Amino acid sequence: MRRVTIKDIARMAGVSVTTVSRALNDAPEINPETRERILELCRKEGYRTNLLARSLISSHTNVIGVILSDISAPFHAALALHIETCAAQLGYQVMLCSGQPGSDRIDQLFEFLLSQGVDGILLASASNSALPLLEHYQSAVPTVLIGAAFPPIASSKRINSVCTDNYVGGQMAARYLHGLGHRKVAYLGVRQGSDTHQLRHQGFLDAAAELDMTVDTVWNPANHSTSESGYQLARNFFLQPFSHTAVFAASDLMALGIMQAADELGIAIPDQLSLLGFDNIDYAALPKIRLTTISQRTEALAAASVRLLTELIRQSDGTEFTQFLLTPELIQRDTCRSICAESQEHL
Amino acid sequence: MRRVTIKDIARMAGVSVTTVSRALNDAPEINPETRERILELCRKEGYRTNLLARSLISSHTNVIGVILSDISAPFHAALALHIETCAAQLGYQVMLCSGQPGSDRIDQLFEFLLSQGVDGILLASASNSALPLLEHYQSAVPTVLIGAAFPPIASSKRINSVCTDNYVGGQMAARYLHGLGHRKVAYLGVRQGSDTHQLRHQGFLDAAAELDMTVDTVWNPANHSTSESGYQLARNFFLQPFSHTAVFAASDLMALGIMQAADELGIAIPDQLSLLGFDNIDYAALPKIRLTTISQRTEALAAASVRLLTELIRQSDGTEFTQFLLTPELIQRDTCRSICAESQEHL
DNA sequence: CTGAAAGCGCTTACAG
DNA sequence: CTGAAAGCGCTTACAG
Repeated sequence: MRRVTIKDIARMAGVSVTTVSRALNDAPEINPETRERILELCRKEGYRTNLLARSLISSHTNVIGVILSDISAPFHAALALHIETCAAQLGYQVMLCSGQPGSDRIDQLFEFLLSQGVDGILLASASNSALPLLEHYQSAVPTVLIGAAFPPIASSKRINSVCTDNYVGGQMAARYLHGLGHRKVAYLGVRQGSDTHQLRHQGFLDAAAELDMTVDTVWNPANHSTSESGYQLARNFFLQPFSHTAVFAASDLMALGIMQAADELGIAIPDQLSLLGFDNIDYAALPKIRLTTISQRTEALAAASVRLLTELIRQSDGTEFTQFLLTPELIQRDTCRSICAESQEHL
Repeated sequence: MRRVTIKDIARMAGVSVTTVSRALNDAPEINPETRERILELCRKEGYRTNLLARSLISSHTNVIGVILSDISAPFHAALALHIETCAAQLGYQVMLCSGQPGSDRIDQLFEFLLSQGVDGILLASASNSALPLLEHYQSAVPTVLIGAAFPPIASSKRINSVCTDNYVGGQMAARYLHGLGHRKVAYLGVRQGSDTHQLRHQGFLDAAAELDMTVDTVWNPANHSTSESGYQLARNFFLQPFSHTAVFAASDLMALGIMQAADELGIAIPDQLSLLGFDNIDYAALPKIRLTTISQRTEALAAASVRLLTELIRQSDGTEFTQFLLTPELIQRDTCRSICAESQEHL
């Protein structure tokens, strides 16, 4: 059960390990016949290169580490999936690590991945606590943040990132609801600890202010956005009298919880209340759910981040930083409706 | 940007690399003071063990490879998630690889993982083409199949596996529908190429025969089960006149497609037609979907497979094989209804 | 308690 | 075209 090594092959073939190595890496300086003979032998003996040994010398592994602050979030899961696919196409393998929802052992994951010798790291986290970590580790290994959350323009942070333009996303949401005739809306589930949420919120508020649309914000005290927390928040909200005609959810997952609460309390969506989400997770497209939402374009996000990371790996001078902003996209489905005749024309 | 090595630390501390190594691995034979001094130095210099080098010697990596035949299937994604969590708890890191839906390069993934020196491999695949691969590779590395599909009793295969008892699951489905008063049901989406499906189907048929329930099977000619294929199959089925009172879907994903087709054609579920799924993917629990289904108990599956694999890694004599069968569980939600008064009492 | 040496499986100048 | 040797960063007998 011991693995056959280059040394074994060399002995069997009656050549040096150097020669075997050359055959395996099809180096030019080798007799084609001996190469064939060796290769044949390797096949026959089931030889398999020990990538650990090779990496020890070449000091690259062709694996990229992916850290997800919480893989149980569907948005993250989808991201992971697409990252895997993109990376594979570029010849990289993915080593996936996930934190526990809400926990903060991300630095440990960095340490592990670094010890493992990964060529680069992709970090997906909506938490603003990720930033200092990133600044710390990017001197040790090429790193890119996905879904970066800090205000890109105001920021002096020197970080590579790929993210949805959350501010613009917030604006789109406000304008869309306003276009449908809504003048008083509630914004459910914004989290203090999330830069992503802050930006989205600010964009929404700014656009709403311009349009004279009233918005009431209900904050989410929890430190992550689940459908459960959306459900709780919505229940409390719906149980008080309210005159809002639309709800903007901080995320699709929360929107799902909001739908459930509405269902239970007999509030018809969209007839009595319009609901707009953010993310466009897979769930949102399901029959019967059909959530209107702002899409994060997960696939594009994944592709861009993998591409950026591999570029950094190839020629990281560690001096240039690129921040890639992806404009989100409105996906119209069945949970928002127009509440005035004139606004119909806006569509 | 060069990493600091054990050699650097040794030089700085004025000791040998042996001593540094001992400090790092807190070996007993070392002066506590020098150990502290060295450890402090390591911290200060940002030393990080090169796990590749260590693995080269110890010949284990503490990483387990996970091969998913198709990570875009929600059941697989959920599995991956739980595997990650369980593995982390047992001190293992996960290296995730996914095939492209329908493609067959699983052997390449095995080769890669083996080259990478993983300590063990978890393979999740419903395809019966996985079996020969498994038999081939398990001599090289501990391997366990998740969701094994072959008839466990009839099988002479010597393979480690953890899977849902699909035959029993099929029986449960038939009995449940019969208990609700259904006497003529359709079974939509069974795939020829999937042992899993075959077993489920057989269990369903056997139990139905015992109960004098008629079942018509509609095969799925595609080689994977998506909601899209469920949709197509269902449309064709619904467009012909039919007198069945219930549909059993080969999987939840297909059930989703069936729901959509029913929706479009104005067939009310469960009022006109009951629908039962299999898997209990996350989607199934969503408000408005609320699919009644047979649960695969993903978490238990993941936990059992990781536990089995780590045991094999620890003491693999390669002579014992364990097949772990998990009984599925009926999850009653809103898509099945009783169609006779007396059957109500059965619930 | 400490260190010199060999070695894990490979690659890569260097010399022939 | 081929091989001996050094070395990647670590660990582990073995000798002191």
